[in-house]
Amino acid sequence: MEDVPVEPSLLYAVKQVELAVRANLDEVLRPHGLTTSTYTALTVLERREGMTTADLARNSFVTPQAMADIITALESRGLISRRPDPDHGRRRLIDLTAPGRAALAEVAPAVAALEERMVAGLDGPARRSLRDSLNSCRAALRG
Amino acid sequence: MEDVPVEPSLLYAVKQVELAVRANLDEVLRPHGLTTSTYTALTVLERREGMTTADLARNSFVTPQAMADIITALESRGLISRRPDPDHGRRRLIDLTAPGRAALAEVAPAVAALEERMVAGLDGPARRSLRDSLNSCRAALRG
DNA sequence: CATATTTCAGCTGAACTGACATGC
DNA sequence: CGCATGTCAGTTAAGCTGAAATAT
Repeated sequence: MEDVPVEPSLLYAVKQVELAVRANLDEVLRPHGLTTSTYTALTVLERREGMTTADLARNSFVTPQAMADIITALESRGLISRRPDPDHGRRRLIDLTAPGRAALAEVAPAVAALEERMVAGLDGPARRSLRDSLNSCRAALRG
Repeated sequence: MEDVPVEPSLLYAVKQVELAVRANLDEVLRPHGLTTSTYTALTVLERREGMTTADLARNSFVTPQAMADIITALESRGLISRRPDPDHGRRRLIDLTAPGRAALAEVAPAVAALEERMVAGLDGPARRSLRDSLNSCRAALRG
């Protein structure tokens, strides 16, 4: 079965790449006890500590309840910790723990290898352009 | 809460855009009784009739069983039909029905509007480059 | 009062693995 | 026999809605 011919929809192209990424990423992460969802949450927290569950939910375009499940799972495994917000009695701020950082470091090489495989056909400028365009798309869909 | 700063991972960028697309696309499709999965299957079939469930599964990086559920749902709603493969007693070839085409036509304007919103910040060359790069990424991950 | 965050509960779409029959 | 396809069954990960309590 040959490939399906070029599809005119960019929505479709994005979805197809993400499907391929997920299938491959799940395979990479499973041996380490992580899913794409939990891994993604950890990478966001790695770059920005002190977010709330609600913040993370908005960041990932899911409901607060869905993100709460992910956070609960990560907390029960000790990969993140939560502390009360000193300025807000209800908010609970989330931090990566040392084991959480260790888990990210553990999978980093395999994840980097997967990304390298994905963009193997693109040169430096094309990779930068792809990132810029994806960031533009994401920002445009946030409104 | 400001945006998270630029993330160095292209895997992450792809995933974030897809999350945003899915959240928006689900909203667009729900009133029409379609999900992102069923819609995607229909668009693939629109371009290529006579595929099998197994073909579609490979195309979408899922198991044949998962795709079978989607196809069963579409068949029970009359949006696709299946016929035996004259050259193979076991295969069942899938075609869009007239109602299936009508359903796609019905949602097309809203989907096109969503795509236009997504790439609003990109000019023509950037859009072509984005599509080429995404196709390259997808092909690279198929191995 | 209105809004935001968190949490509990139940539900569902959509994937998975395993097993098996059928056909090339 | 080996391999692909299709299907049935059971399970799971991961989202959703609804509702309620708490805090600004």
